[in-house]
Amino acid sequence: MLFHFKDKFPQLTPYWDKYREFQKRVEVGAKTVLLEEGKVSGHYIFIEKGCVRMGFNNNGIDKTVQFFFENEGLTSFESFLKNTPSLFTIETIEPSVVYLLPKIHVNNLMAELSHDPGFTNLILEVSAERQLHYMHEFVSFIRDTPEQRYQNLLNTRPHIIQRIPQHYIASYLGISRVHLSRIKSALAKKK
Amino acid sequence: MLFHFKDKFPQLTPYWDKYREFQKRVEVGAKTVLLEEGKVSGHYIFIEKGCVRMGFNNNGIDKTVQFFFENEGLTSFESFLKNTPSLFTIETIEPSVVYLLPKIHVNNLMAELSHDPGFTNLILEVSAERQLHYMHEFVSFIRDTPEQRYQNLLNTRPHIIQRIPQHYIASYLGISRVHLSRIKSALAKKK
DNA sequence: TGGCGACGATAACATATGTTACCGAATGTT
DNA sequence: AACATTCGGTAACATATGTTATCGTCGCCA
Repeated sequence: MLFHFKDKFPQLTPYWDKYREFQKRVEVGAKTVLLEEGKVSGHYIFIEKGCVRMGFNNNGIDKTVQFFFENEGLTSFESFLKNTPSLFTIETIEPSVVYLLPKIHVNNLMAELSHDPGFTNLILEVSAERQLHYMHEFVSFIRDTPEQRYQNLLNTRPHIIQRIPQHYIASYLGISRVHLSRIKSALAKKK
Repeated sequence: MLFHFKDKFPQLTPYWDKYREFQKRVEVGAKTVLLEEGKVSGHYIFIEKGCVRMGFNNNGIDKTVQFFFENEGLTSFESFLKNTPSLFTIETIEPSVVYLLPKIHVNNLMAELSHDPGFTNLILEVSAERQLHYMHEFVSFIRDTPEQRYQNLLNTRPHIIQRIPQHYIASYLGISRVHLSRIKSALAKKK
């Protein structure tokens, strides 16, 4: 639905701003849970300041699937869409300022604008981008070694490596934190 | 766009049937390339009989990312959407009967129906399902061991294991064909 | 019908990756 | 200042996985 947008889809901003009055601004500390795994997602979240991760607990081991930063929005999509228990926890990494928009208003926004072809096309575009994003992640696991995946991250999204604690990145790459550390030191030697 | 549908989204069929006259029916043998990696996708493909894989060549090693069967449709989505060189090859596995619908008609269909809210909602639903599909694949790589991924496949999509040659499945699971063979024999012992 | 190629199993060995444990630096809290 | 917590590096060892090679079966086709 309305995933990342401010920077990537600035055309969405006017639609979004119509609903600004219903958004609740919250300031929270680091490691604050915004949505707990198993609960039904009731809000769309927009990040003004800070960063957030989406992850889950697998047999006591914490896994991370995605990171979000300033001017990005997110929700636990499947849960939000289908009113099912969320597969993921959403949790701040740094102290953050976020806006919460209750689901009702998102639904209103979608309903109200379903006859606006410009808006509809935008939503389709955003949806296609989300699909491609996850597809690329998936293909990368088939195609690349963990070391290559780390280098891709370094090349295409260095802010993640700069801002995010290493153990979260390791699980995002599908490897142990020890192995990520080894990869980094191997790369350092190569240069 | 219009990905899998006949079985999963039967409501789409009437829309689709309007364009039946523009579809070209083709019968092809096994291992026939329907779209070559690097070329721009110009057709939407619907499978009447047989099965098809989507994959790519990585340093001389063939990788597979998805399988398609009867009553499913596909295209190299990103290439089709953006007129860019396809990242993937589309190739039959078995002798197959497919229908090809040139892109122009797909675009007409989309344009013609953009004011039909029922159709628009269907497309959004299909798009959301595609997003969730790839997300689940991606999450599975972070969460599961190759053995678990094989078992998931066995439990949820056994037809893939029955119909598809093992080396394609191995690359789809992100492992070597030798290792897949080991996994199978380990599972056989457990029982 | 004979040969050839595709397919799957398996063994032996090499390499990649996980696990556990320990250390030290940095930071926040009392 | 003392302390706990988080974080990242590294070593030693265990396990998972890849690579290469060999073999047997099967189906296709010249």
